[in-house]
Amino acid sequence: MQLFAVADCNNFYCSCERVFHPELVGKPVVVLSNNDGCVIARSEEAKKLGLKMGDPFFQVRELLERERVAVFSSNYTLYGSMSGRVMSLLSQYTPSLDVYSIDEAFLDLSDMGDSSYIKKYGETIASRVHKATGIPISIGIAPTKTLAKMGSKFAKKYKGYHGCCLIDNYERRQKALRLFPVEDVWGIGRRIAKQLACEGITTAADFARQKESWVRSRFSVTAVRTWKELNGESCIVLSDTGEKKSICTSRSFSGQGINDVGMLEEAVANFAARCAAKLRRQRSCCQGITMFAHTSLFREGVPPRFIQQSVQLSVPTQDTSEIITAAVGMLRENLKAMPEMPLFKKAGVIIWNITSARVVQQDLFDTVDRTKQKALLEAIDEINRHNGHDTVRIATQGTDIRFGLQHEYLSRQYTTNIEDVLVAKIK
DNA sequence: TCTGGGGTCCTAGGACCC
DNA sequence: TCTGGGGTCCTAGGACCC
Repeated sequence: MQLFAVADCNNFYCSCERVFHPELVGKPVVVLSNNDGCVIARSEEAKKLGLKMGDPFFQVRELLERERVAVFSSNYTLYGSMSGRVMSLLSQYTPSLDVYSIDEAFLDLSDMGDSSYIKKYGETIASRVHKATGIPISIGIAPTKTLAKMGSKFAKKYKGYHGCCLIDNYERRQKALRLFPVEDVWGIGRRIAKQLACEGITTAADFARQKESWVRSRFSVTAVRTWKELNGESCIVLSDTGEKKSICTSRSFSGQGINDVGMLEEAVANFAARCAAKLRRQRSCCQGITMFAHTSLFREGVPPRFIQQSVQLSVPTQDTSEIITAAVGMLRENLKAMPEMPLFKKAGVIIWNITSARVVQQDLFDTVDRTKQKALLEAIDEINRHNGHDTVRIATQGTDIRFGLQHEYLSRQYTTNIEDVLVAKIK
């Protein structure tokens, strides 16, 4: 029997922080986004205080202090490393692991045994991961990924499941569908949920009961797939090759923002360089480059201003300087066309049209010596790998990162920096 | 004063072709 | 008044995900 499990880390970022602050278990914890801008992760206790995903920090600051909530800036180095530990453990329990996000993965558990065995198997995985990494996880197991996601939410909500909820027959499925709000279904977002609510469809069961033709006529094929999955027909295939089809590097600027041309150019150059590095890490080239920047989206009475431009190169590239030149060139062009320099709050670079570096279509009129360039890039990557990124960089990137992030509540790099490794004392 | 970052897929409409 | 028919490809924007 075809069976999928989804393993979902509970409140992942908060859980990572708690691993190194065990005294915070059972206490409210939140993790903030870049620049300590807004709340992006909450422990169960923090959710109970009414804190919402995306709440601006400055708006909830008082509440956080009053309720003595532990606050952390996001520490992606730590979370990435903890994620690696969890995924490596999970991979031991399945012939095929599909890593879906930093805190979530699908496991193929087809033809591994009967219901009671599978249920125990899931519980074993959950307890092993918790014990070995300190990260609590919830597991859902079902014949489709959408139903498995439902299961993992039940497993998280009800302690009695021991970390694993199995939905593998008609009765269990019907019961689960009836208890599950349709807006929480994987694939049903705010917009579709609102339309469904107007029709009186509020539970997953209500939605699953509709005719396929009705779903198709109202929504897109994506919604039909979700509908089929809820009815037990597996049709969502994840093609996790690890190779991205587009790569984006963007940041909001702390404080007021940036209205200095040089600083903005430097920022965009750094975003471009970061994109190029990510691109080379997955051994790809790109042909499309987009640069964008905009002012604050939240200033009362001041309409935001956007600049955005894309270019397609004649030859796919993975060269930092080429991508920087394109991105910064577009930025300059756009700024020149503006009557005055506004206060930019965010900027970014996106690269797309990504292909494998092994099969690059050459341009007959290309003027660049690409063999030489490749050797240079490899040397730079090698130096940066050993000495920290940006040890060697393009001049446009500047000598320091002046638009540096604000992260007042940053925890340490417990698992990736020898200086920060915890020391155990024996009494 | 202060509001994240990084992805995927689908669709509609325009440009272009014969 | 009346203006073909059929196709492909590309792009921007929307919706969704974590």
